This record gives sequence, structure tokens and C-alpha cells, in this order.
Amino acid sequence: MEKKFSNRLSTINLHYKIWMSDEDEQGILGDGKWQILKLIDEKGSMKAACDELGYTYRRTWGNLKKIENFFGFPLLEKHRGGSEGGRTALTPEGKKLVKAFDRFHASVDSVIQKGFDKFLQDLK
Amino acid sequence: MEKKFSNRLSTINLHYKIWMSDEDEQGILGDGKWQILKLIDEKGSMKAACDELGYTYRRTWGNLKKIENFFGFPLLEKHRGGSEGGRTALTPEGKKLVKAFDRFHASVDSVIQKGFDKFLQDLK
DNA sequence: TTTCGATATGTTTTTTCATGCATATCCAAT
DNA sequence: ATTGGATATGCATGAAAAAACATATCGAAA
Repeated sequence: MEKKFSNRLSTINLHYKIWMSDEDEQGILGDGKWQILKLIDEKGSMKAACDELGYTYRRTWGNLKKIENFFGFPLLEKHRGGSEGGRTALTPEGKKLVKAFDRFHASVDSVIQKGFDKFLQDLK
Repeated sequence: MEKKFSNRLSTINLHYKIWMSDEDEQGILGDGKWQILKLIDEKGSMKAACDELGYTYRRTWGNLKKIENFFGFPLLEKHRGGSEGGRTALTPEGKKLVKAFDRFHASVDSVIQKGFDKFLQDLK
């Protein structure tokens, strides 16, 4: 007979999130913080990065605080004052962390997408 | 020198979620529904499955409704009444869907875990 | 025909978080 | 020394999701 699922199959979107937590299941690092960390480093500013991603500064600041608390040392080098108001960049450890997460994602992204394609095939 | 991150590295837990949505970003099927569907079929009961997973019946019922609405045909064969109160099992389509998701997960789980292990290695 | 326990669903309360608002601090450049 | 714009942080408000509560319905078996 016909393919039961195929009617709306092409309208389905895939999503996934990867994150890490501490013993108390408090989120440490995930897709969200990874992205903002990268952008902060690129822009040299927390505020600019928040604006671009549509995050509130307040929230981002709190989230980043958590991760630094967990590791016990700063991932961001933040400076206040100056005519520019201030600036923020990643510390070497921050860069290392981001790069490791980059590699992690690179190693799984295509596999997940392929798995999804196959999933849809299976339903046909 | 020392390895900056290694102090608490072993306490980090990995998490990830995979799900699918329709055009309006309404969740259709994901890890949660997948799990509960499997368990319902295994137990022959929505209630029993909810109890085991700690989900409220109300919520699960609503969630499953959504996915059936999306596909337009039932994934569950539900019966009310009887001395046992009722029972629920997967329809053939429901089983097919669950199996496809099983395969999907099987194809990505180990890759993600390996990627995570490597991520931790990278931080050392 | 009564009963029992699961399915079915509306309504209310709680929880959770993000957002919004307010305010303080900091300092390089002018 | 003044200033402007970003960082720092408390607090109150709001919105969305989950949980909790409350009933109604169903029907095989006793």
C-alpha cells in the first residue's frame, strides 16, 4: 500500500542539543554557552555578542558566571572602563575549551544529520 | 605544569537530546516521547509507563496527542474499561516509528560518546 | 449490575526562567 | 576632572511549561 508517514515527512525539522553538567546536574557548558563564548571572543565584547544573538546581557552574564565557578578559574578576561566602556576576550583556557567543543561538534554533526536522513528513509 | 581542567573533569556528565519538530517548531517526536512510547508498549499501559518514568499522566497524554495529531493517524491503540481499567499498545505505525528512532539513536549514540571522551582528553 | 482501575480532559497552582528595570562600578580618552 | 559605554549585580515582573488537582467515562470480570 501507500507510505503512511510520507505525507508530512518533508516538513519535519531535526534539532539536537549537547551539553554537560556537574554532579548536581547544573549545566556547565552546552551549545548556548559555546556559541556565546565564541562570539564574545570574536567581537571582543559581551554586550555586542549578546545583542547579536538576541540574548539579554543579564542572562548571559549569569550563565557564564556558572561555568567559571565550576572550573574555578576564568575563561574570560573582562575589563571595565575606558572610553569604550570595556572589553572581554577569552583566556587561553577559554580558547582551549571552545576549541575542544568545536572539535566535538564537528565530529558528531554530520553523523547525526545522516542518521536523521536515514530515519526519514526508514519511515517511507 | 599542571592540567588546568583536570581537577573536576571526571565529574562532568554528558547530556544530549534529539528531537523533531513541525514547521511551527512544535515538538513532534524526541527522546522523551520515544522512551515513553517504548515503555507503554512494553507495559501495555500508559499509566504504568508514566509511573515508571516519573511523568505525570496528564502531561504524557497531552504530548502523545500532539504527535498523533501531526501524523494524522493513531500510534497508540487505547482501550478503556474492564476490570483492569484499560490498556494501551502501539499500532503497527507506532512500532515502525519507534523502531526507526531506535536505529537513529543506535547510529549516533556511540559516536557522541566517543566525541565526548575525546573532548575530555583534549582538555587534559 | 456493581466495581475497579485506566483512559480522557478541563482547571488551577507551582515552578522555572527569562526578561525588564534599576543602579553601581570602572577607567581610557578627551 | 568629566564622561560614555561596557561590565557587574540585585530585584521585581511576566510568560510558558510542568505539576497538581479534580472529575468524568468506560467496560470486562466478578
